[in-house]
Amino acid sequence: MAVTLADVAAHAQVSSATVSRVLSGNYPVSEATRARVLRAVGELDYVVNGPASALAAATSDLVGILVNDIADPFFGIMAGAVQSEIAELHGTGAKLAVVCNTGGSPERELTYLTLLQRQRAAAVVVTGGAAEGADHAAAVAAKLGRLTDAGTRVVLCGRPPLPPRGDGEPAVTTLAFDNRGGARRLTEHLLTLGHRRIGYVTGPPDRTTTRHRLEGHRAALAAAGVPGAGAPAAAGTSAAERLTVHGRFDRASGYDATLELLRREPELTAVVAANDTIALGACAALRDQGLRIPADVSVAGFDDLPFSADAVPALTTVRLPLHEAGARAGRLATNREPAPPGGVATIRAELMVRASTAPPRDRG
Amino acid sequence: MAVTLADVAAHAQVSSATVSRVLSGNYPVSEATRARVLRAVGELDYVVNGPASALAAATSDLVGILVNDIADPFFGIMAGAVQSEIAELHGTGAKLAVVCNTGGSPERELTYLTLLQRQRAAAVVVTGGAAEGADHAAAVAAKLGRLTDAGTRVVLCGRPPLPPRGDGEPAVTTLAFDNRGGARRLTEHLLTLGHRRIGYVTGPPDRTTTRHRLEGHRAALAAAGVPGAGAPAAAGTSAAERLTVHGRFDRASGYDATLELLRREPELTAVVAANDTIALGACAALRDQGLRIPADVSVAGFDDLPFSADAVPALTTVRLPLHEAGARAGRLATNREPAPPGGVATIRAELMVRASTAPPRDRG
DNA sequence: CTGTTAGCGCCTTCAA
DNA sequence: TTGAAGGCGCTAACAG
Repeated sequence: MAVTLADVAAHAQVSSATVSRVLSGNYPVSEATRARVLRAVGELDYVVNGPASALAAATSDLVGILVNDIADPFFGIMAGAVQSEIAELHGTGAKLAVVCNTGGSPERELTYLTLLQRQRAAAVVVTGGAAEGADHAAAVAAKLGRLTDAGTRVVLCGRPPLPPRGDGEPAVTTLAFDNRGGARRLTEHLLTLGHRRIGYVTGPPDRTTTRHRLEGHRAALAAAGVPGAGAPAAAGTSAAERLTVHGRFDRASGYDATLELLRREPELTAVVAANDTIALGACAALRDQGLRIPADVSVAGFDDLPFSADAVPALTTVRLPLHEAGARAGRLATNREPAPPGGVATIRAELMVRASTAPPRDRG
Repeated sequence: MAVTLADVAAHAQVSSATVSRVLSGNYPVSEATRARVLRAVGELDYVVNGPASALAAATSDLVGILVNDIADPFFGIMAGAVQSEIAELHGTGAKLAVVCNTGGSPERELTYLTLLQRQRAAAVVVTGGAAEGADHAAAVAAKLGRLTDAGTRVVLCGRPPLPPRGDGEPAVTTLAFDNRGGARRLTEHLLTLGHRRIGYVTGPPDRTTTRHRLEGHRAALAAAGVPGAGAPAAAGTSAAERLTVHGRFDRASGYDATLELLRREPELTAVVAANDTIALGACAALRDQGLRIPADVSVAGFDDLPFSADAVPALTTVRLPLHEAGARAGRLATNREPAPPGGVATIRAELMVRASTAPPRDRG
């Protein structure tokens, strides 16, 4: 069928071992034979059989990148950075960096992890927040543990660290985002401007990203003594709970949730969204209700995606260095950068104050 | 090291052949042994060795999806659709659909294709326009031909068909976008509104998408007898050429190009962008120049990405059914849908008239 | 520096 | 219905 190593060897009149050596370039070969082999490779248009080589060498050049939503630039930016960092490895170490779209589904995440394990992937980079169900979290942690045991490098990027395993060793390298801190500073900014009736529009409740950002938001509220802003866990309908609406991490959801928020609290002076995409939906909803931003209602997002600076008005948000984080994850995954102490590094989130936030119209 | 088929076989007290048969499910096995094997698999936490199985079976379950820019929703939407369509295949046919980011670089495109060929990928879906250099086009066509020869299914999605090969058989299945037709209808819309001084902001000159959309635009201009709107190939600086600015397919480029356009022709009444992202940049530039949309200048885009309907004002654009096209490509790649007659289907582009276009203020 | 020789783990005839 | 055995194409000792 296809051209094999043996064909090349015959054509170049050397042994297949020699061909293998010039191709992998990890062993001395005389310049003359080397040239002869390369010419044979060219003439026969030979392409290595990846599976065979992976089997024999017990390693593969596949690197998997898991994302929750490939159509979302938040993930696209990170994945692109990981991939280009890995593609940098020219020549011998050519890796196939490959992104897998889980759609945010825990099952598919596990499925992809298994598929990658089956391929004996060299590394796996898991991006974005995790689903929180105890069972699923445990299943993922177990799967990642098995991957590392099998020699696959695992890097978490934008996801909280795994619980430590029994055997001391940090299970996987983690680049965690400071979602709590960023969210807290953002809400503090609004508080400082004088806002007190602040709505919060966020994604699915059972995601780490949702929870951490919400915790930061409420921590700021509580610290400022905003009435009723109790602990999230408190039962009943505290003011904070009444002003929090969950949905999906997309624009449509942000739109609807903002309308709901307005229904619950017409006197709202600010809306904090759990990400920029939701914030855009919130802006659209407010505008459709005849409210001006920020004159009537301030709006803030999170992530600082490229479009946020271009929105009208430009969106106040929290900047996450997605590209840098992805690139670093890529280097970590390919062993070109030492793991941070303890295996975990926290990526700082930076407040970006722009035009969509201003002091409230009426002091409450 | 890892658990192997043989381990499972020993544990279940059957031959490894039997285990293999149970796992691939393509051969009769008694219910009793089947259960025993499955239990052993579970107890040992066995995961198939992909490379070994690919080597022995001479097929792999990898499906590659090539995109030009993973951070661009245009590609994200298509890739996501392809991937979810392929992930549908549960159970035995579990495929690993995987996206590769070429960054629009011809070299990286070729590199990824080779990497996928090396993995003996089951299928490859190539999305988006192609780079046009004759040498590169030939290299890609040759590579795709070799892939199909090796049994890899190749589907082009949103890319013009390959030139027919000598041997009759349509080389690869193609889902082409009607970029020319869509662009033409869009410009006709502007013409109908009364615009005559229409600027065009587009991407890199050496891309099929750029060229086809530009051709459609100019065809409309020429048909309407707009002065100077000659053939694109015409030498010198026709009016059409003077009002066309090339850049990248991103917002920043759209911003800069629009400023340049305004410099060249302050009396502009409309800006047509080669895609929605560029259009957003154009809007920002116009706004920054104190021009209102559409009162002073109309703006139109292409693709109808999700954000376009939300822009202020909502963007007039040309809708491409990206999700549907991606899903269909996924089905084609997995042989779950017959190829269109002749191997090529053209995907219709639909004009979406929204708020960003209106009659020009002064009749020219 | 180069050739020889075992496997890597699985699939797949061929027998039983 | 099940087992035995050869080989897929390549790599990695081990000799020479």
